[in-house]
Amino acid sequence: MAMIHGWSLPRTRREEPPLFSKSQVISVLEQVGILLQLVGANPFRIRAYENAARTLSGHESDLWSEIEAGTLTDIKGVGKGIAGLISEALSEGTWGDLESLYERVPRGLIEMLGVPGLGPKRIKQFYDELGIESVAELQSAAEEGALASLPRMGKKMEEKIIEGINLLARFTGRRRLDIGLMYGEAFESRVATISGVQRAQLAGSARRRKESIGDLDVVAAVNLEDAQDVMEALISIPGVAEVKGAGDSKVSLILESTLFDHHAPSTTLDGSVLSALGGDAWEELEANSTIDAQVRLVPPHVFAYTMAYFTGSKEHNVRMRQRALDLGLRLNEFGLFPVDAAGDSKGYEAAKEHGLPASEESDIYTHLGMKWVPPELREDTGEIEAAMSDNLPDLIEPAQVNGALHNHTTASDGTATLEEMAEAAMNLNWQFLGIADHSEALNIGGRSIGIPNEEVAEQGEEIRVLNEKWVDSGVDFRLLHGSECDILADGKLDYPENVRRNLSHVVGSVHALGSWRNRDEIENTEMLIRAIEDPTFTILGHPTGRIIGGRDGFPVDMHAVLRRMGELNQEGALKACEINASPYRLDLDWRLCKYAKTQGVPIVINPDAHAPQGLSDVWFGVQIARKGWLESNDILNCLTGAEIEQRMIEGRS
DNA sequence: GCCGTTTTCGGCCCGACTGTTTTCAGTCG
Repeated sequence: MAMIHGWSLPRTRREEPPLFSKSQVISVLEQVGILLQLVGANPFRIRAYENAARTLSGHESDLWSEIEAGTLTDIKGVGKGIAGLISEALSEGTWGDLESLYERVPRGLIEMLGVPGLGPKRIKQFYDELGIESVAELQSAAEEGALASLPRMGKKMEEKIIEGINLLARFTGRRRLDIGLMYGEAFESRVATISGVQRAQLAGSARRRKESIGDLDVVAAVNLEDAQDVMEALISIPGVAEVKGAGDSKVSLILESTLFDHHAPSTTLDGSVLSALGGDAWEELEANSTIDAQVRLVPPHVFAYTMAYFTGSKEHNVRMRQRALDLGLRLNEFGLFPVDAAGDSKGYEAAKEHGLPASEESDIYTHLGMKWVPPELREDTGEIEAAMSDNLPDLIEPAQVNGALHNHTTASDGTATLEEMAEAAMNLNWQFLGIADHSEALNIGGRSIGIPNEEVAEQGEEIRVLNEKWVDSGVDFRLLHGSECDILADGKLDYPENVRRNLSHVVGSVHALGSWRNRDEIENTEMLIRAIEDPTFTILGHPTGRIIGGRDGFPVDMHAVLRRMGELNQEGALKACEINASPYRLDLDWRLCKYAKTQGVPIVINPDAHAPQGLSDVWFGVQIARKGWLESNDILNCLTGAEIEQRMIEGRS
């Protein structure tokens, strides 16, 4: 999903077509989907815009060449209407009659969508009947009791809305993957130990390893006669701050950090991440953080079906049900059964009478003529087709990692020495560790934290001495002397060329985001490609500079960047792209990994560690690589120490 | 708005929960 920027139609900054970038088009389509909900449009029309936006964001080819070739409507989900709109926008700079749609919807209505329990229908109702245009107006109307008299409204709904507004103020959006998993795994094990629970497992976007988690889903296998007791035990788990709702089979909770016996150790962060998050406030925010969780109680024999249902993304599940229908079967969270046999019975009843057995998820996929799909892939980005034709990738495992190439020491803004970082890497059974301290140009908070030109060689000498020592004592480990070189605004790399030439590898990263974020996507793309074309450049570090839950990255056509890297690799260079494994970044985005692979761009999973314990962040990078369909031979970390040294030398010659 | 060897109309995934109702609409995932 592309980030949504301002709530207005973009204006072009260009003279010549294409007047808009693909991400601008996607952002408009997403916004139109939401605006249409608020004006009460046909739900299928709404979905058409959502689908088109989603398809395009996973679609690599260039929109303008598709328009010129007249092949836009070949893209599934893009028909005459949306193709015409895109074509008009890119060539004329106008957006058809969308201007009037944008004018019809006050911006406050969009904000109101964030209130839990409040959807487009009621927001429209409040706006039409009472003229409510903002969350603030909604709050006072609810407190005055003005909402209760409307059709299908009452005292309870009013209270729920007031509560929802308070909730909105308390939580802003989603949690990072690391926080979500910390909560999720702690909660899962608490649920699993409740007497009467036979099996409990985390599902949802946490199991799919999305970069951020909205809420947690846990499925618990419980016999009917134990359900009542289990439900009571559930809501009295320490760490449950609030019970939002409870039925026979489902309970919605809010968890708080008292769930943990002890807090997870905090790692030392890159200063640029801290400044992006706005100083110290984030620490307090996280200490007081909460997360929503749902638990579903199901009979043990349908557990696999419920796990599959609550793990798949919405889009994956739609495709799974369609696949079932193609075979004359109906799929729901309780089972898989023939459409005919079910007749009018629904839900659990139908599955109970006629359901096909499945003790594990793989049985379900087998019934549908498919291979079992790893949870990370269940996003409808080709896994359905791959599972039907036995073409699923053999995904990378954390244990296959032998090292990483982008890490810091006390020479720049790290907290540990070369020896301490090396020792931590050896404790992980790694064979190599790349050091890439910041270059001279990097300023954070007005002071330079990088290594000055004239001191780079000193670090190289220290590394040479250490490597010699390991060779002499027969230890299969080496440090690689690289640098995290700033990519300057004009696309040049920091440091004189002779300094860069003496390094094993150059991780080129953009840090001074100001000029990049205020610049056109096309210009940014040109500048980034200029940097990559430098013969000393090896690895693109945190490609877009995004901070999850902090800020968007700068606008850039990553498909074009990866394409260019692939071309250079064809010519014998080594241009690799980083997955920055810090849970704050996870950048390259998983949605682009498969494309990098098809273009022949190797991936490096880099912890960007600023302290020894930071190295273990590689695990998160592996999760993202898996989500991006990558196998061990797509990833430089899986080379041996000797092999990585060799690859670095070959790539520079 | 998109889609289609049962094509140019009539479909478009499915169920739980809640609060409002006495059969259902809205929201959520």
